[in-house]
Amino acid sequence: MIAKVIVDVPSRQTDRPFDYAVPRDMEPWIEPGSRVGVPFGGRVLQGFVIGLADESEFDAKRIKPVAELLDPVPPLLPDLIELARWMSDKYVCTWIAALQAMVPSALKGKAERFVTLSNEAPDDNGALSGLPEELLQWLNKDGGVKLDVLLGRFPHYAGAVKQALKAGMLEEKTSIHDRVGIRKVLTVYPPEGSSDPERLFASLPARAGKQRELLAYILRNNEPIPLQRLLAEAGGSAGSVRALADKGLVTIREEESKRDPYAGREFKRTEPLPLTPGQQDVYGRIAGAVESPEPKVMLLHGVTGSGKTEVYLQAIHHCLTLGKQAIVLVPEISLTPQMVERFKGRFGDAVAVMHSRLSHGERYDEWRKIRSGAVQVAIGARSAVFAPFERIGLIIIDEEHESSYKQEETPKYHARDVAVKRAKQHGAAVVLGSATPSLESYAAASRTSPGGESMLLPMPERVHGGPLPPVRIVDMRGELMSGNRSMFSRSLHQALEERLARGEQSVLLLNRRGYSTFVMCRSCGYSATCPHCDISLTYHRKSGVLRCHYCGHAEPLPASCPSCGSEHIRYFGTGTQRVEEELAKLFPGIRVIRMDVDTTSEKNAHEKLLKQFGDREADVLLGTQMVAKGLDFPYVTLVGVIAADTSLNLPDFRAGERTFQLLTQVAGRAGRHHLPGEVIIQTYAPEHYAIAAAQRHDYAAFLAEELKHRSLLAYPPYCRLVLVTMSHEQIGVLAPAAEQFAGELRALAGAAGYLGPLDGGRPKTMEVLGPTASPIAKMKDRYRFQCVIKYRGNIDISSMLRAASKPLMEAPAGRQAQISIDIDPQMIL
DNA sequence: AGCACGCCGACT
DNA sequence: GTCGGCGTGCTC
Repeated sequence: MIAKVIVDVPSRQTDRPFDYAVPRDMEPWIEPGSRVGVPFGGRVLQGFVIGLADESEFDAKRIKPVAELLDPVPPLLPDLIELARWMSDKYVCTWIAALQAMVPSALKGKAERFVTLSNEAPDDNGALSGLPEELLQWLNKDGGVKLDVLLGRFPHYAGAVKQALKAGMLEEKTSIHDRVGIRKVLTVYPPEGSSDPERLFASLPARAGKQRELLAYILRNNEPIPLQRLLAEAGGSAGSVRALADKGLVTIREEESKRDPYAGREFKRTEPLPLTPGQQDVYGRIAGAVESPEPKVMLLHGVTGSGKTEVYLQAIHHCLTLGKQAIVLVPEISLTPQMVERFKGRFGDAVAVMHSRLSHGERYDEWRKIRSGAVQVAIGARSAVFAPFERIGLIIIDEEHESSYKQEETPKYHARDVAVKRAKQHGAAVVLGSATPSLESYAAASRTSPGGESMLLPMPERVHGGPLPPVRIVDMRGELMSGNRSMFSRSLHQALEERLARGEQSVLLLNRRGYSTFVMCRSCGYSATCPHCDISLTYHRKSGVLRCHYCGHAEPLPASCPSCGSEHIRYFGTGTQRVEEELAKLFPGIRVIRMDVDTTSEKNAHEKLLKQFGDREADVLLGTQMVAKGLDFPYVTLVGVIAADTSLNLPDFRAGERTFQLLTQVAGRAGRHHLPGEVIIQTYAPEHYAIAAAQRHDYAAFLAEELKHRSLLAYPPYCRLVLVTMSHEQIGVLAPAAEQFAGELRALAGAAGYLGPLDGGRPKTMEVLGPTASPIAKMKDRYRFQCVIKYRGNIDISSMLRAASKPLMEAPAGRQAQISIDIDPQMIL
């Protein structure tokens, strides 16, 4: 049998299956989806079997055998192999990159090299004179010694070892080792068969009281038990258990243990809540789609507080009763304990939870619950879309507009698009849920389906019928003119004061990263920039250094201007740290919890801070985007947005959309329970439609206006985008390479008859913009150029990109510009 | 990506 | 005359 293997080398040259002979003893175990170790170019690498073939057709001489099988059960299923193929096509990435994205990182094995004494090596030391005695002692360990350990320990013998390997006195073996050890636990098994307890005890010496006790316990329990637990419950030492095992009375085996991060936590069972008529309608539509064998994508457009989650829960329940499985995708930041509790409370042990706060090992264990069929529901961030279920009935993507569904690293996939593809494979339903849907999804759902049925599921009312909180817009230009130079308007100042007096809570949003201040000299205009990147350095208060966001370069904050010597150095741009300081000044004694990247980097910090706030240990929760999502605290009656313009002013075509979404989301945090809420938005652009629409909670108005702009400037959803970024150390190499790429692409598009303005009447049109210098023109000492491609219609853009980038890859070494292709980019700036 | 094979400068 | 520099090219 021949295995077609994709090896773990992420390069275009090796991006194809290689053939390997399957040794007889592996034949029953190797399947498409198996992970194997294979010899490849003089070393052993990890790879995935994507198919099997008959031996006869292959040139046996050129084929090497599979070296090892790495898992008892193939980590991938056939549908995922096909999905990886689709991803590598669509996103222009290697096959292996797509496959690796689907398995937990614990399964990213790397080769380890071992050296052992060769069997043929003569025994007498004279013949091994090349090797010193101290080395020989090490090498005598069975199983051999890791090469890097050996060389680390005896660097001066590197030459001797190399020679001995060459001469055949030492042998080298390679095998794949998983990055995360699978935790092994010693488990004690009761005696097999129904042997007579009397006789078992009789075989114990009279003095072995402890062993007798242990055996009695094991027999009574009559179940396999982890050794540690046995010792804890029955007392005794590992030695006495070992003695029992030696007498053959019990068996000890090594078993893989499964970590359960939620072990020992009780989840209160929750019952389905009665649905409102609106919810009931939507539920019915989803349930119908789950039942139907046809794949369907639906957009659940529900205002904040409309009870989307309850609809999800009941739809999942319906899916499970049909014997199918469900995947729930949630933005990382919303995967809070409350969220997990809701799902665990309804479905108990049938849920696996995957999020980035789990260790590699824990995530692997959750993944195995899915793979083994122990659970039917997977809830997690982006990568949970690859949950290895065999019969998917429903995929839910909550807060579908969130940009975190797009992976920023290769493979640059969008979980929404992958979900739609996977649903097609399984005949499943996809439900996209949001109060502020992305324009792309909204446009797609509004197109009437072939059956004439709309895929839009509106839920315009809040469950408890309460109104959305009133939103006040404060024009900060007016504040400045009336002499208020503080970052707090008088309205917001007063509103905060009232909350403090009443003992209510406030949420303050500054939608700008915590440390986004830059440093400039007021005398000469000098500003600190990174020597390796074309970007200003940002000031880190905590460490007192200026740091580059892109390459990590750090330098001390200068006391005087390095350019003109002036001491008028000022910090510009307000970060959350500054607001925190200001709050303390304005409201002495105020208790503030700051939540941003700096304060939540520690494990569980996020959870801890929210719990503190929920326990009313603070008056104000101040933070970045992360305070806008999904929080639900009854005593929050004020939401303040300090500067709504920060995200509005980004030079990206989605700036308006982002701002509207953010403001709408954060406004939904106020007055969710019996206390009425209020929202205050400070801005320098009060007339901007994104802000005005957010004030009225008016998605339709925002949509209409935003669509006009998108249409006018030809942006999604009126076309699709690709961002191609090229980089090289020398601008003189990069510029012509980038031109060549763009030229090549234009030529291809022209030959196919696609080239032309997007507003032309043709169904298939594309435009190639650039190359131009990237917004960050230099990063990590490499210059960067970019091309933006806009296209409409069913164009195989990926193939064109591959073809156009080929000459770049084949350029002579040293003149090869690096190229990165981002399909449907999140930002083009 | 790595490792091997292959052609030109500082050493025994 | 050899050791080794790292520049191309292939890996079942």
